[in-house]
Amino acid sequence: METLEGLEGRSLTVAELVNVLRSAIVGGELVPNQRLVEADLAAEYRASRGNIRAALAELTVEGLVERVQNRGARVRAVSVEEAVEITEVRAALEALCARKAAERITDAEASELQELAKRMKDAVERGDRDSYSESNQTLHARVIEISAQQTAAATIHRLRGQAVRFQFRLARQPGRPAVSLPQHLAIIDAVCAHDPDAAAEAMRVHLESVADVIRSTHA
Amino acid sequence: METLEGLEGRSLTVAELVNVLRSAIVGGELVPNQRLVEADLAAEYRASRGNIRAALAELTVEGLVERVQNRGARVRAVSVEEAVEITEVRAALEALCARKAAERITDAEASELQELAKRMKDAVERGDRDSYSESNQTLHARVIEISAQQTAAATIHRLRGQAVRFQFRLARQPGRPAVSLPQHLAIIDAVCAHDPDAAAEAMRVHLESVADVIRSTHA
DNA sequence: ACATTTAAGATTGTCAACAATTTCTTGTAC
DNA sequence: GTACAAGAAATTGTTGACAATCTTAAATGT
Repeated sequence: METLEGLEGRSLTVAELVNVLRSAIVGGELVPNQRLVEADLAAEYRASRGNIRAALAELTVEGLVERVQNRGARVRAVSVEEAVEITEVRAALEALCARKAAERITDAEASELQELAKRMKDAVERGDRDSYSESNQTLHARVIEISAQQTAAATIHRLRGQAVRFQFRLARQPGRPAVSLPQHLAIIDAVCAHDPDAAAEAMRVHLESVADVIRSTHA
Repeated sequence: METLEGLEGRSLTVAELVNVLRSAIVGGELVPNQRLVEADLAAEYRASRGNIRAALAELTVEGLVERVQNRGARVRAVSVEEAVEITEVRAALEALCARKAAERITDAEASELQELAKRMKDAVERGDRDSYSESNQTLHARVIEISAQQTAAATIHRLRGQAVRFQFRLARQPGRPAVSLPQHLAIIDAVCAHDPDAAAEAMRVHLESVADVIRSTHA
């Protein structure tokens, strides 16, 4: 993720602007529905309006920005229904990744996941939310890496950016670890046991339960 | 899909250019790896270079065009491995759609699908490739529509554009209908029977078999 | 003949000005 | 006081010009 520091003098390129603006939106500095006036952004980020415009166009295709003809751009506000849909798509895609990971995981990678399982159990026992949340993210990321599915990985990543706001509140839900820990352990077991069907189903069930939580907390 | 006719005089807007260029790429008028020189395209399509440039940027995010810094754009050549990955992602996503469709299908929609099943059987019996191929596309499209999953639908549509070249050759494969017809019928049966798990699995198996064909024909 | 350098041409990257559209403000009639 | 209309301000859409970069080809030296 790029920042603004250390770029004195010269103005930002389009690619840089895309990264800066994406970080600002995903990071919450630019809030949903906030208007994105090209001239203002150009002044704020020391860029020409043309480049700001090009960056906004790219972020529109990525789904982070919404544009209306002759009315400009806003940070796209993702509705609860959309967040649920996005999570369900993630469920399907990460299930695919879990399946592939179970097929091609090496012994070294397996013991790495076992180690992660231990860390997660420990964290929940100690009530260490931050450590558990971090291991959680690591698990999902590692399964995707092990699966070696470029297309699925790219799609998951893009969608995650859109729904990150909902994900965030979720982790702080009381009693959530008690539900998700066994699901995470089931995923690790199935992947390490080279059982593609079980791995896919465990991942799908896990993320469908996340979708259920989003549904119910915002009903 | 937009064309060039009936737009005399005025030059094309960015949104129009995106559609025109997308059609040209997906339709095969612009072949993989073909260089896309901004000035040339501007002359060809009666647009300013700036607009061509913006359109190419959007198509790059969509995955249809590839750009290298200071070296311009080309039509992205999708490798066999990528086509397989794309089909597997489609398998996961259309399986999700089949699952949702099975949950929410109405009686009217069910009899529509039954009708389609009959047409497919007839077409295969008569050896009518074109009719079968058309019904095939209709089936996939209708299942997605019935599922009412916007996010999944948009993702599937984008990916299909990238791999359309491989899909095309596939339909002409001899003996293919004999394999795919029972798969299609199984999908229709499960969706109409309101059996989400069976519908998802039937769709997944069907598209995984498509992925296998792509793998083997290009090995 | 081969490798290196240098210049020319082609192409992309950036910018600032202009045109078109929308939104806001003010004035007027009822 | 409200509704409507006209003008001003703000904002986006488009274009052409200029700068930066890469590619090609000729020129030079060994």
